[in-house]
Amino acid sequence: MSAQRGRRIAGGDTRAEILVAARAMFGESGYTATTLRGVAHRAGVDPALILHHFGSKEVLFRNATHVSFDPAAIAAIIGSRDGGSPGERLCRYFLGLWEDGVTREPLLAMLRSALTHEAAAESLREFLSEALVGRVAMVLDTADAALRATLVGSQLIGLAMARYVLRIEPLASADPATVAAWIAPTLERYLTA
Amino acid sequence: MSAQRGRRIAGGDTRAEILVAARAMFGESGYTATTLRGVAHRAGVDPALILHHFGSKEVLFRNATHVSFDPAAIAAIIGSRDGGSPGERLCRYFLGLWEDGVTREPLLAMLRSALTHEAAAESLREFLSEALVGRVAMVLDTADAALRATLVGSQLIGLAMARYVLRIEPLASADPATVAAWIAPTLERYLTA
DNA sequence: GATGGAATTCACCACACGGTGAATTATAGA
DNA sequence: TCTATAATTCACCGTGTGGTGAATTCCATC
Repeated sequence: MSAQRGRRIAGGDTRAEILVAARAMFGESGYTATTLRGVAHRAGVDPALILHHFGSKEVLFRNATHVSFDPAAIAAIIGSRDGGSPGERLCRYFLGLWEDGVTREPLLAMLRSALTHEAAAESLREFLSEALVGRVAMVLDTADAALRATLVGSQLIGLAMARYVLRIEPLASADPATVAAWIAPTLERYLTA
Repeated sequence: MSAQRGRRIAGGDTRAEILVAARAMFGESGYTATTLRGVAHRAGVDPALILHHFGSKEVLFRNATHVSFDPAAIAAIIGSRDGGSPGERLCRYFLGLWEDGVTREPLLAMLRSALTHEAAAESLREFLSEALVGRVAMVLDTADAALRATLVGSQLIGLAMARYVLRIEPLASADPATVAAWIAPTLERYLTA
C-alpha cells in the first residue's frame, strides 16, 4: 500500500500522468493556487518527482498548457468556403475546441491563469494577437483589420468566460448550435461590417 | 522614521487607506496572489492591523471589492429614452464604469479574482445574473430574454478582459467612442434580434 | 486629569510553499 | 551478468503565509 522507494516497475507513463493532473488542477484553480504538492497528490506521486521531470513549476505549467493549436488552421477556416459564412465557421471551430474534453482543459488552464500569472497572460495575448488577429487581418485586408480581429477575440473570450469558466446560466447549458446561431452573426459583423 | 508602537496621532483614516491599498493589489494580482503583508506594506501599516480591522483576508476582499453598483441603474439605462438605442446606452454606461478610475479598480479586482477565487466568481455570477440578466429580462419580456441577457454579458466580459485586463492592442488603446461604435450594435442585436 | 477603550505594533505560531541533495530501486545496454 | 543511468522517494531548507495575544500609545469621555 505505502509508496515504495526507487524506480517503479515498468508500465505506466508517470510523466504523462503528471501532465494530466497538472492540466486539471491548473484548469480548476489557475497558476498561483495550484501547488506542486496538489498535483503530485493527484498524480499519486512524490512532489519532488515533478521537479525532477520538469525542473520548476513554471516549466510544468508551460508543458501542461502547451495546447497544440494550429495557427494556420484559423486562417484556413476563415478563408475556406465550406459551411456557411466565415463568422459561422470560426464560431463552430472555437466552440468545437471548448466542447472537446481534450482541448478544453489546456484552454481552461490558460484562461484561468492568464488573469493572475503574467507569463500566462503573455501567452494568451500572443496567441490572440498572432494567431487570431494576425491571420484574420491577412484574410480581411482592410485598414482596421487589427481592430476587427480584436473585437472578434473579445467576443470569443467573453463567450468562453461566461459559458465555460463562470458557467452562467442559461448560456452554460445551452445547446452549442443555439449558441453558435447567436454568436456567429456578431463575429460576421466584426469581420465584414 | 521607524514605526512607532501604539495608536497614531489623529488625522488619517487608516482603515480607508488599507481598503485603497487592498483594492489596488487585488486588482493587480487577484485574490490568491495578493498577500496581507503586501497590502500592509502598501498602506504603510503593520499586517496585524488589517486583521484587527477586518478579521480575515476574505472579509478584507469583500469590503474592498464591494463596488456600490446600482442594479436599478441598469434597468433604468436600458429602459430610458435618452441618447440612442438601449444597446448604445448600455455600452456607454459599461465603458464609463471602466474608464473611471474609481470604479475601475473594484471591477478589476472582482474580475481578476473571479477566475481563481470561488467566492469572487460567485459574486460576479450573482452580479451578472441578478443585476444584468434579471433586469434586462424584465425590460425585454421575450421568452429567451435570459439567454439574450447572458449573451450581452458575455460580450461585455470579453470586452473588459481584452481591453482592460489583457490589454490587447489595438483594442486597449482605442478611443472609447470607437469601441462603443463597434460594440453597441452587437448588444443591440442581442437585445432585440 | 484620571480612566476606559480604540488603534497600532511586536513577537510569535503552525503550516504550506517551491526547491535541493542524497539514497534507493528498476530498466536498458554492453 | 554487470553496469551506467533513469525514475522515484525521503528528509530537509529557507521563506512566506494567514492568523493570534499581548504590549504600547493615543484619543475621548467623564
